[in-house]
Amino acid sequence: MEMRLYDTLTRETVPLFAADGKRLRMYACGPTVYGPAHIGNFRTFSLLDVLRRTTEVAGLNPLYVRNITDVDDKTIKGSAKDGSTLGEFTKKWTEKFHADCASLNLIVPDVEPRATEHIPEQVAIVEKLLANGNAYVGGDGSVYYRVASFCEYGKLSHFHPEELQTQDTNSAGKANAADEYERDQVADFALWKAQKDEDGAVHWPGPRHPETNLPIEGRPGWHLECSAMSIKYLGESFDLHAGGEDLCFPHHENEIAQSEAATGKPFSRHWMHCVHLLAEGKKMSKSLGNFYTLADLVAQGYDARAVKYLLISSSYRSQLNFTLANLKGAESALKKLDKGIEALLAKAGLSRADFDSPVFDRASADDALKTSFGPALEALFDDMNTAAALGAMWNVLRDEASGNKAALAALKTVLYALGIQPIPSKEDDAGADEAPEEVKALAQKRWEAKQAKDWAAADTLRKQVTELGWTILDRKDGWDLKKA
RNA sequence: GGCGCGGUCGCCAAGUGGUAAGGCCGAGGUCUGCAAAAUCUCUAUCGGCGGUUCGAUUCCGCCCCGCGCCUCCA
Repeated sequence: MEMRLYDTLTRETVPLFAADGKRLRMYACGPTVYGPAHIGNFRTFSLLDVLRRTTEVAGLNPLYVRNITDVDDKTIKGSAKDGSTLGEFTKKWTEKFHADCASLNLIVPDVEPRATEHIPEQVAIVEKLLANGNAYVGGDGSVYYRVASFCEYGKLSHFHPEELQTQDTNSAGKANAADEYERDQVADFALWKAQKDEDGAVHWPGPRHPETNLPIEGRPGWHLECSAMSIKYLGESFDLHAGGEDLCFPHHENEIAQSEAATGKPFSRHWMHCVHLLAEGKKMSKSLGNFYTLADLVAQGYDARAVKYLLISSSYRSQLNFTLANLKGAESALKKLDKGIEALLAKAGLSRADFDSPVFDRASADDALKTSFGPALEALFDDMNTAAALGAMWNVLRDEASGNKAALAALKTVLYALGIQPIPSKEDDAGADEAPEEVKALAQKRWEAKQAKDWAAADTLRKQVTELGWTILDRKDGWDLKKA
């Protein structure tokens, strides 16, 4: 079954396919590593992970490249403030990012290129653009892209360059024309930024100045790296380019302009953008107190798996409002999912270990579509509708008919596509050992009182345990303790 | 001002030209001394007003409200 996806460029939902018939070449804009990524960033990365996984299930054999932006104003400022080198600073935050990705069960991209490791590739593009007349050296010595030289500028975001020019303030209330004297037109953007004092040790020999033929010392502009790295690993034309909706303009628009002007070929064929997350109904900001990182949430006792579930629980094309109440809801849902899986396994005469082991394969898309979980997969293939997929999964999760090996293999496929890890059963570690001896003694005494049917004493003891911050959970043959 | 998205049960969220999936929460029942768990049942006519239609939540128009982007931003 073919997979379809909305394309920002044409504003139509069209089939996804690998132009070379072999691998779906996809590029995603990764994080700028200047601090901890927040859950809004991770909504996009989680969704892109679902895309990567779903295309795999659909047989498109994805080649997934996601970059790390490790040089820009923020990383330079951050490292200066830290008193560390740019490399040390970005390494720290890259590692943190990777750890977060791992807790969210995101598949590591096939290639994860860094901007600073691809300076020559970037310089080469700038020199080509200078030679082609698409770029010029501005008043401040930086190299700018001449937007007017690219007649298709605006085709992705559907903006008209003239309108950008006539507008005198942006959403932040700042004058867009502030440093216009350095550029021919306001819409022109920096390809290569000439070295400045505040850049410190961060500079490289850049493109050769058209007049002096000497390299311009400096650093790459923001948009350039993605063009250079996507082209390097995926070719001058590739299948799919994705990112957060805010990147549509100017980032992606600029990538198209510089890449197509430099290569003379169409850049990415298909563009996909993930709509942003709101937190508590508003855009996340530290001053509003609705700014969350994964670490914040985990520190508050929430499960990263629940965060992941919540982040993908609405369609990538609609806004998601993140609230702590909904996160709790996601935890409940996941608990129910685990129990539902256990029940189906029991019906099929399989154990949890069977399900978790690699021996129990996922079903192929074709086979999965024939089972009761087929609709869940179909929803993913239809413009990656994660919300509908989850709904379809819930619809059949408790059906007797889903308790067979073929259906369970299909369920495993669906969970794989969504990147939801089924939790292995942990019957063996009963959690009672963490309680203090004092609490355990009380719980034991209560159990004995209960056996003696001395309800008054049992209730008093339960109360004491509760006051110590623990809850007694009875089993048929004993008790467990849970932190209240 | 330009471009775009959305308003569906308390919360989150699918969806369709023929009378609205699912998750969470809540309520009630069953079951266990109590507690928890489990399990069952229950809860919407789709922002407003017009239009098209045999029939609209779904198509069109207008209005109201919210949100995003317009060169820091996943």
